[in-house]
Amino acid sequence: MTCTTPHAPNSPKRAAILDGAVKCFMEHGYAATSMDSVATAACVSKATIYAHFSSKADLFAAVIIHRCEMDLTNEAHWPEVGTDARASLSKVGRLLLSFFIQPDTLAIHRVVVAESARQPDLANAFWDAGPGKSCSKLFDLFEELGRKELLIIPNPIAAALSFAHLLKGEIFFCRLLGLPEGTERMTFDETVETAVDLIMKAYAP
Amino acid sequence: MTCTTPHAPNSPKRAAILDGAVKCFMEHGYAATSMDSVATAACVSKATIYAHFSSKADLFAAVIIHRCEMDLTNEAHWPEVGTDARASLSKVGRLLLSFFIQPDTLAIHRVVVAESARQPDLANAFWDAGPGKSCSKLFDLFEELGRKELLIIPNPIAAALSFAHLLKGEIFFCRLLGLPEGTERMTFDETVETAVDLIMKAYAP
DNA sequence: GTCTATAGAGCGATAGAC
DNA sequence: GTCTATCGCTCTATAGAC
Repeated sequence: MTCTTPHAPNSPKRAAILDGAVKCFMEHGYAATSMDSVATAACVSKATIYAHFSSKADLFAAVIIHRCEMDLTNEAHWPEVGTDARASLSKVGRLLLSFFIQPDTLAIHRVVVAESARQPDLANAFWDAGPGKSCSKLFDLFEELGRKELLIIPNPIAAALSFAHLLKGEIFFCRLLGLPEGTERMTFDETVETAVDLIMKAYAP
Repeated sequence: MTCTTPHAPNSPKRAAILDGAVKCFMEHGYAATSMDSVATAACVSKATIYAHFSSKADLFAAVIIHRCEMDLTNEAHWPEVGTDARASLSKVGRLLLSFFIQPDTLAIHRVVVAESARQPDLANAFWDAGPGKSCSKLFDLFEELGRKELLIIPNPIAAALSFAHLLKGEIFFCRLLGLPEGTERMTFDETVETAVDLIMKAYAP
């Protein structure tokens, strides 16, 4: 059992605490979130939180892992690889970029990056449960594209990472900083199209 | 004059405060940094800080802009564009990725991203003084490569952003999260080489 | 397990002497 | 301008009743 506390993981109070804590941490960050505000948001007393989680840092770690578990890889929206590489990449590209710029994804990214320097274990757990896992799915896709000879890919890992980082372009960073809409110089569609174009030019048979 | 306080911008105490605050904010983040710790780091009293900066948020904004001013675009290390597109891209790629993964760059990125949701003005100022300015330099480079017909670039902005985001790949994110060395699946050299290869394949005459 | 109440420490910001 | 001293508040975590 990998439960972080000796308590029932399906306890309704525990779930309420996690839900309340997610909102607080995402909105205000780790340090600026008080256990009182979590208690209020979860409609429980502060002492109840400490009955389920040994400290604020422990609660934070549980929240992050909890969020990762409802993540991209579990949504099973990954499209099938057909016979058209460009169409497959476009579909996956739109899916990935949509996910990247979701407000919740951005909020998680902000708090984890901010705290990773002070909580290295959390950063590792986040990597394993989040980006690391999503990357594996993308590796599989590129390997399949190579196996079906729809693309010629000497190094599927380099290709998959290139595609992912082309997608996670300027639009992601602008949203992450909360800049006014329109600051980015490439739209959603242009970003996906540019990424797909580059990959196709580099790896098309 | 755009000085944030009515005090002499070259005051030695003011400089000491900024230097001390940079270290504190970068190491501990915004919320976890106390004005007392800044005072200690700067070897001044807390009241002196408030004589130069009206609030903690004001000090933080001044620190971020101060850091951006000693940034990439002011170092004038940008290489000349010769007659070899691949060599130029490699040189610039190594320069950019080196800059991206500097500890100070990572630390600034962490704190600004973390606070941007709560201090939108700061995010805008950071964008203008930092990434926005660096991007312009990169646009110029790609336009020159196009003008010299070393590359065929229909859209220099898309090409420059693609190159930048290919470079700012997995290695940057792993360092940002403080993951153990070796977690990333592509080395520094492989990242630069992959980025240059993709751009060359897409835009070579 | 869950609550109310509170301990004990640290915070941002200021008053007043010099 | 710079200091020491302190105010008023909020914080994490716990004690003790039920």
